[in-house]
Amino acid sequence: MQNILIIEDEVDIAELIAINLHREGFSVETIHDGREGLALVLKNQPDLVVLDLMIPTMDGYQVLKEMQRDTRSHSIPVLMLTARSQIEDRILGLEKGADDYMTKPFSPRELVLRVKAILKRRQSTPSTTVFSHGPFVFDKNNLAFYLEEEPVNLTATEFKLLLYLCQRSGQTQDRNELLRAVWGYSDDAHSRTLDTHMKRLRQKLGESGSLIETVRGVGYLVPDI
Amino acid sequence: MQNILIIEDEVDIAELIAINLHREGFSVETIHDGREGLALVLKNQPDLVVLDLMIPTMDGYQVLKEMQRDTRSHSIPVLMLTARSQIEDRILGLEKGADDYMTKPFSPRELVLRVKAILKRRQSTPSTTVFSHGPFVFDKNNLAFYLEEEPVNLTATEFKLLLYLCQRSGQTQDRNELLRAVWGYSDDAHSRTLDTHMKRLRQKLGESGSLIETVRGVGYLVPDI
DNA sequence: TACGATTGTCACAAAATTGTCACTGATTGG
DNA sequence: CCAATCAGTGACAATTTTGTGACAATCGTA
Repeated sequence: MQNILIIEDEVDIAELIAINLHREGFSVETIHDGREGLALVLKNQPDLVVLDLMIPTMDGYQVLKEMQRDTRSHSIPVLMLTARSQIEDRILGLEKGADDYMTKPFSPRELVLRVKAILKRRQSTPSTTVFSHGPFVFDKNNLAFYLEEEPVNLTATEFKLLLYLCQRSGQTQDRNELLRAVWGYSDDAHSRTLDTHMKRLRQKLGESGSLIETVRGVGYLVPDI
Repeated sequence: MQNILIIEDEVDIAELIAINLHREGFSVETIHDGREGLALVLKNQPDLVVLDLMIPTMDGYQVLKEMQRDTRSHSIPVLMLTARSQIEDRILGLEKGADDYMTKPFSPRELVLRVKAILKRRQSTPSTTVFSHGPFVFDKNNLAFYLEEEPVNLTATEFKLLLYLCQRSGQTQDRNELLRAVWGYSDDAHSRTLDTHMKRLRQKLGESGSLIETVRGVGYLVPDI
């Protein structure tokens, strides 16, 4: 089921939209404040955001800009709501990120149609570069890594190594395989390089470090889920 | 059971792949001709296609393109095989549809691993991790970067910076924007940090360095295509 | 043209990353 | 239980990456 977040302070309107979207099978959440809205976007990463321009704390324009900026949200489509009077001066900004906009008052039915259109459009061009596995989240675009929501600094080598293991979770990767994949060469024989990197990784991962299992005589393994 | 179609004219190689995949429990079919291969893809709709670039009748690139076009096949993952010499001039096309690629000669074992990885990936998040722009190719999974055929060593920062610019090609990114996006902070005022990194990037990119345009008073820009 | 503002270049030092080694600890098979 | 094999650890040095500031070059404009 697809999740939609509505950021709109006028409770009646928010409610109206929510009901209509819900009727169409979407999972809907509403929030009435810009700053909180932004936080929620980053946290929940909904499939689409319906965003009003005039909202408290942080206006819609700002929210949009922040969403663009943050890689966790920059690919989430946004449907803007604007009061008729503010149309023109704001539309410039919309070009930069909003996928569509509607002016109030609008028909709920039309809104539903537009939401569907945007989501359909998105589906055909998937550009997700966020890969997650258990408590790990890899943001390949930004070379950023998160452990249980919290950012953790991994070096490029560590990032590659862990990503490689997670993308092949459930399958033991042997030492030479790893050496080849991450370093580009294939003779571990004497050196402790791989072990050392594993040690560092486990250390940075804290408790979750135990998700990297040693398979004696073969290599390493990150289990499924 | 998952079905895999191998389109490869070198019989020995096709056979080698087939045996290895079969041993892993896949149902495998091989065909030695591009046009016929495409027809078979549409007819059987396999779960994955292993596709050589150099094949008779219709080259792999064409096949891939046609597969993209037809809704019966556009979501079928493709693992590309390329001879080492043709690697990069074709990778441009890969971005449009191939899920992974391998250069000959390759280890059958690795191929099996990649096939499994692709299929697993499909189940969760369908996405290509190769992004290309003009002469640049970013392999986000391997944190590898290619410039016109040749791999070029970029540091993590350089990789992020160039990727950011290319993903927003045609739009000037202002200095603070870049600082925030790549470094996480937002005050350039005095330091030459950004400039220095740009210089290093341009240097590594050689002639293509000129694709990074300076927009005086604002920031930097990588033009479309 | 001359000026001020902006960007490019360079050398250098600080910081981060990386690989290696000697050693310790753990596991396995006999 | 012992010996052999394999993995983990910590310290260290080499290397790479990064940021900075002085200065040069360039651009736009008055």
